[in-house]
Amino acid sequence: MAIERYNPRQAEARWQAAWADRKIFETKNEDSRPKYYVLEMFPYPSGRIHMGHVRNYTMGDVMARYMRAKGHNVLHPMGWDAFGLPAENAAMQNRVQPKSWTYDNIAAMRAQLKTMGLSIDWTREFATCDLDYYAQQQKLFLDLLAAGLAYRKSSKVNWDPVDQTVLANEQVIDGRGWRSGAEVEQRELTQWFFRITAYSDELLAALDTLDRWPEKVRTMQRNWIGKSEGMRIRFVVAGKAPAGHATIEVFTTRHDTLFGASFLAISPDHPLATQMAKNDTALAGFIEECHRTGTSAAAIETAEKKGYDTGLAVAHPFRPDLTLPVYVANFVLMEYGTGAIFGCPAHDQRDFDFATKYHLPIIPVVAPLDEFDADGDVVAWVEQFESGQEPYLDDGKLINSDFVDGLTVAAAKEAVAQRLEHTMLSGAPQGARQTNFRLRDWGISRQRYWGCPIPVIHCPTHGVVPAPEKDLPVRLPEDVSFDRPGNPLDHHPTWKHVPCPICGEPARRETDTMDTFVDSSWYFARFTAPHAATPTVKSIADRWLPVDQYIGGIEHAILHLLYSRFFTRALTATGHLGIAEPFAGLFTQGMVVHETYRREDGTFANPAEVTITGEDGARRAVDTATGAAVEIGPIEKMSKSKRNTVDPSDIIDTYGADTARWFMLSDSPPERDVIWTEDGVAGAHRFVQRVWRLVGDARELGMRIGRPGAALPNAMSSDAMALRKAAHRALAAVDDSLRGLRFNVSVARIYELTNALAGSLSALNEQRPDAVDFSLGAAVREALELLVEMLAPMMPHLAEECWSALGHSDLVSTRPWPEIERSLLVEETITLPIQVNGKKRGELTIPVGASEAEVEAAVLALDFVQRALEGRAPKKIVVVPKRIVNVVL
RNA sequence: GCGGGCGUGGCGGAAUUGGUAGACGCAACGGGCUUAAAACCCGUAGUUCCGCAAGGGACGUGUGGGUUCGACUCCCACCGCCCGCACCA
Repeated sequence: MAIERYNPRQAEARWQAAWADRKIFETKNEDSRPKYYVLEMFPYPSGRIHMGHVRNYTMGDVMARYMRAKGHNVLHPMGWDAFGLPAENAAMQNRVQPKSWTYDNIAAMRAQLKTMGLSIDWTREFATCDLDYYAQQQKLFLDLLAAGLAYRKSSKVNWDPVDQTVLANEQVIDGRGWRSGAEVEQRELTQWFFRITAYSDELLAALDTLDRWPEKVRTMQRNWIGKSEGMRIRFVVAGKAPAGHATIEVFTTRHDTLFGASFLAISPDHPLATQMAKNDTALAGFIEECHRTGTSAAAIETAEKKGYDTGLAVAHPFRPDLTLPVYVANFVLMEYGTGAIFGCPAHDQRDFDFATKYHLPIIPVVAPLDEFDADGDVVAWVEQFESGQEPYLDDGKLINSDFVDGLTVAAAKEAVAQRLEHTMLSGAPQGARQTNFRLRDWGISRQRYWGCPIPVIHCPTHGVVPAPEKDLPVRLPEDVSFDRPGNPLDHHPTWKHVPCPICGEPARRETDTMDTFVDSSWYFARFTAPHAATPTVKSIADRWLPVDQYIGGIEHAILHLLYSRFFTRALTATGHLGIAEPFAGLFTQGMVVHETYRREDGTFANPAEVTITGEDGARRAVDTATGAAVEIGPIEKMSKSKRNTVDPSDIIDTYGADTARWFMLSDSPPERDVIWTEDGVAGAHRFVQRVWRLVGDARELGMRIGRPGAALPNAMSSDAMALRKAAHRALAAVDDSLRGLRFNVSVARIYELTNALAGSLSALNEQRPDAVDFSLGAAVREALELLVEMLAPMMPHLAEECWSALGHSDLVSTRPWPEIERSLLVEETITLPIQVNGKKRGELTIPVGASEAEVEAAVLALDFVQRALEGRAPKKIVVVPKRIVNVVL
């Protein structure tokens, strides 16, 4: 009997201890090697790790281990995104304090993560709810406040009347609070904001520099920032204007179509509408109705364009004889532009719908270029347009437009802009060019307990006063109760009552805490000096940042990744950092998905409760406990609600961490979803055992494979050379694919090498004792060692166990990446596919150095080529060196 | 509606970026080992046609066209799926 089965449970614990004892994953800031900072998005401490974490942290760990082997000083830290509402919910439900609930969860998850064998520098670990972390964050807040990047303003928010808290937009589902189920109200509240819009242009422009980010994420951010260049135009109200509203300002990007304007529309929330509604109950009713219509996607999709004619009219800027009616319209948003538009029905779908409903003129002013006849007439097209049912939205030339007739859309925009800029209206130009952004300032106030307190004090006399440096940090009180809804900080009997730092009179602490996205907007910088007495140590942070490879889910494409880009700039503006972008490389991993199982009563069954049978060809599932048939449903993201989750700890207990890691890396490209299957995991485990068996078999061969570290013999047999070539070719391919995070390709190349190695091993084994090819033995040892070294980033425990079994006393985790012997990648002969008329008809093996003429001659001499030629000369022979030959008849 | 992406065997996927399509894995089938099973090992396999066989032919990367000696790859049109945003003026 050769060797025992590999026991991952025992081996993994042993190697994890060996790494920890030698502190090999602890990273020094001072190091002459090139730096490499790899970071996975840190987890929320929910209490258990899930398969998504396993996939995420495996990928990051492979990169960390690989880059370490490639000679880099690697920073690979881990922390906890630990503030947030779930801890408060747990406090309410289970009567545990958020703090102990959170730290217990962190302890449990840390223990789970450690069983994965991640090469993390645990000395840098922190949680965002650590006093030490949020104290630093309070300093940052005060610096941003001083720099004008944090400010207070009144704004509308989603208010949950049951939980008595503000909800983020994402936490409002179909108009109801996600937790309480109560209908969410819009409330006007004074809130803290970060001035992210100060960087709108920069955040947009710099996206072009992020060439190692997925195009998709950059596009999403571009759309989110939503830059549009247009004009702000003032329209003069004709006749008697309401007080303070002698003009109405609109924003447009289509000022070229100004001659096609047939109405103005203002938002129901426009100050003019509010003012007029005071004396107009019908208008007030209309505005009320607009507010009732939901703002959900579905509601908007189906909502009819509705307007209320205010009776006001405005003068057309270029045609004083013409006035346009002013409507309040339900489709105009107060939050964008000026909250007012001019309607050009001929060239805008909404305006067209609106004009059709209210019988307003529809004047075409842009016609398609190819509809103009030789004399410049477009009569035919205009007739066709006027009888049609839809607006014309494409490019073209201007018609019916006075001084811009005949100009292209772009030229007309310029001409109109200049004319408006030079038309003076009560001392100011009638129009001004303006760039508008969709991006709004970031509201960070949360009426919640478990977050970073905003370090300011409200004094009746002095207003907002920053908490003095000497009083920092503002600590979260621990004697809070959750027995009634609302913000426990606000309910606390004493916490908020403090004297004003300026006058000493009674004042009130800010009881709002910061959005937890603030916590995650700078944690990557804190990891570079996690114990510093300042938020960052600029010289150290600037050396490590930007993060070379950031890995996480696509769900953070906008929020976290945009906030972090802003925060990095804000920290640079306040002297804490000296960089613009936090993440040079971003990789968005796919999800882990699994089949769903549904019982007859409609409830979902967990994979562990189901037995799969496949007797008559079709896969079927039965409930293991009851034997009842279970329907196999669609493959979906692992989730508690569908119950299609697999617990990583179960997998690690059964098969070991390496099997879980290997399965995560095999088959599916990392950016796509991976389907978790029992068969797949079993297959991955089979490979773990196969490698172990190969090492065992090799050991059995004793002297045939030589000693560790022995030099290769000078004379190599052809079998030995073939194996060496296969090994070094695999090494080159794995090197390439790992660098590009194409782990599934690395895995395939490793399988190929394993197959080749197994063949050589059994050949060597079968050789008679008096006819042993020792050069093959040496090549087997070399290939096996290379295999183990290639496996090390992906299956580190197995690699250590094999490395040791092969007679080495050092750790494979501390070894440099093996050198590729380039000479082995070059072939002396090459087999070229030979095509006749573009179809492959055979092959030709020929020395690599053969000239084109020699290749041609050899090809023409081939049987099947001769037959195809039937005595004729070929029309052409295409020889692509080292690739292919095509004989064209 | 706008934007991004994808479409290759029974399944996941690979293809040196315009040069032998289907590597590698999973599932399947055949064989070996075994009293038996598991484990393990060896082998087969895109579809189809001709042939007893050795072999050989045709078709084949969502569909239709184009460029090219040559197209999964480039261009045009269409079909289908996924994701994001969305009354943004």
